[in-house]
Amino acid sequence: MRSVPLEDATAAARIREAAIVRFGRQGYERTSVREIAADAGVSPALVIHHFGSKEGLRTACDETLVRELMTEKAKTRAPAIAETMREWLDRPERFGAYIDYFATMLSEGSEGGNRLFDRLLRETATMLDEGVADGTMQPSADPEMRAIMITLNGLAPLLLRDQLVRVLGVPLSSPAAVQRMTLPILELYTHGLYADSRILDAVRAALEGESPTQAPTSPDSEGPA
Amino acid sequence: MRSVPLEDATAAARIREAAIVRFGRQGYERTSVREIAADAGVSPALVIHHFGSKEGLRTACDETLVRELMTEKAKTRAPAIAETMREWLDRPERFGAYIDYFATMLSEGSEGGNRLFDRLLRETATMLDEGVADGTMQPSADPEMRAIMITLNGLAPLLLRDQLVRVLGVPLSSPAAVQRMTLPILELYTHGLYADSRILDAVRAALEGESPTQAPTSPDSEGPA
DNA sequence: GGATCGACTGAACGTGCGTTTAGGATGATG
DNA sequence: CATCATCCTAAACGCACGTTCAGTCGATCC
Repeated sequence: MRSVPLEDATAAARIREAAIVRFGRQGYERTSVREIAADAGVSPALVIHHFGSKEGLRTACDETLVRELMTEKAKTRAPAIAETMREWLDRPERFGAYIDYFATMLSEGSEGGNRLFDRLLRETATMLDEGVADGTMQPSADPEMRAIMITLNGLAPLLLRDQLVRVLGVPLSSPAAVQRMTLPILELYTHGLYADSRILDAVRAALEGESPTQAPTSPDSEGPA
Repeated sequence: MRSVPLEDATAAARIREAAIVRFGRQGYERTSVREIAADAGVSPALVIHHFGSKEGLRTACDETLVRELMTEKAKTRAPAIAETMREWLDRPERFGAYIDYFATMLSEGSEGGNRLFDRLLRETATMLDEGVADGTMQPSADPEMRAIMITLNGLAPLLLRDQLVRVLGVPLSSPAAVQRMTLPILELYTHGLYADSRILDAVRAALEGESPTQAPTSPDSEGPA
C-alpha cells in the first residue's frame, strides 16, 4: 500500500501523510500548517504551493482515505470498506493513522466522511438483507433503521477509542484489545441481551396501539430552532 | 431546571449557556470568545472577567453539565445518567443543547467527558449485573467488556447524530426519530442478529484453542510509534 | 548557453484570536 | 457625602495563524 519510505517519497506525499497523522490525532482545527510542514521537513509555503490552502490539504487527505478504503474492493467480495477496516485494525502499527483520521472525519463531519459513512451503511444493509434472505440472520420490522443502528454500533469503538483505551488500560494498537471486543459483541449479536422477549413485546404492543410515526406525548412545542 | 428566562439571568449564566450552545454545536476550537460574548449580549472582556480564560469557561460548562447529569439521581433509582438522558431526548427543544455539548465533550476528550463516561459505564455494568442476577439478562463470558461495548453502542447515536440526521432526513429533535430507533435496538437486544450460534461457537472454539491474550498472527512489528 | 518551468524557501503581511488594561457606571456601606 | 467593591466596557496588545511574495536552485528544452 505505502511502498516508499516516507523520507524518499515526494514532498507532496510526505506533507499529505504528515497531515493525516496530525489531523487524525489532534483534529483539523488544533493542527497548524506549520506543524505539518515541520513534520514533513518542508516550509509552510510549500504546503500551500502544493495544496492551495489548508482546506485543500484536508480535501486531499480525505480523498486519499476514501480511495484507500473504497478501491480495495477489487480484492475481496462485497463488503469492501468493512473488510479493509478489519485489515487496518489487525495492523495498527501500520494503519493506525488512517483509523484515527477516519474517526476524525466522521466526528468533524467532513464531506469525505459522509461518503464513507453512506458507503459503509449501504454495505451493512446489503449484508443484512442477504443474511435475512439465506436464513442466517433474524428479520427485522424496520430493516433500514436496523442497518443504521448496526452501522453506528460498529463505528462507536472507533469514535470513542480514547475512552476505550482509558478504561481498558491497554492501547488499542494491541491485537488483544480488538480480540477481546469480539466475544461480547458476538454474544450480543447471537443471543441478544435480554433473556426473554417481554420488553420487546411490550414496546411492540405500545407502538401498534398508536399512530406509527406520531409521538404519544402532547405537543408542547416551544423554544428556538 | 432552568427557571429564569435567559434575558433575565445574570450575565455569567447567560455567557455559560451561550457557550454550551456554541461549544456543543461547533466544538471548542471553532468557537471564539467574541461569538459567545455576542450571543450573551456582553463584551468579550466580561467573559474573561468571569471565567478567567476560555479554557476556564469550558471547565465551567463541563461542571454545569456534570452536575446537571449526575445530581438528578435523587429523583430516581440507580441509573441516574441514563434516566436523565432519556428525559433530555424526550424534550429536545429544551435540552438539545445539552445533548450536543455532551457529545462534544466525549469526542473532544474533555476531563468532564471522562467523568461522565466512567459514571455511565459503571451504571451500565451495575444494570447488567443485576439483570443477570435476577435472570432477565443473558450472562456473558466477559461481563466487564460487554458493559463497555454496550455503553459505547448507546453513545453511538449521540456522537454520530449528524450522520443519523442526514440519512434519516428528519431532525433528531423529533420524538419520531428517537422512537424509530427503539424497535430495531430492542430486536437486537432481544433476539440478537444471527439466527443461530454457529459464528459465536466457532469464535469461542478458536479463542479457547490458543493463548487467551495473545495474537494469532506472526509478530511482524515495525514502523513508527 | 540562454530560456523556461516547477519545486522550494525566507521573510513578511494581514487578520483574528485570547487576553490585558484602564477606567466608567452603579449600588451598598461608613 | 466619600468610599469601596462589583459589574462591565472600549481599546488595545501580542501572538499565532493561513497565506503571499519575491526570488533561488536545478533540471529540461531549444
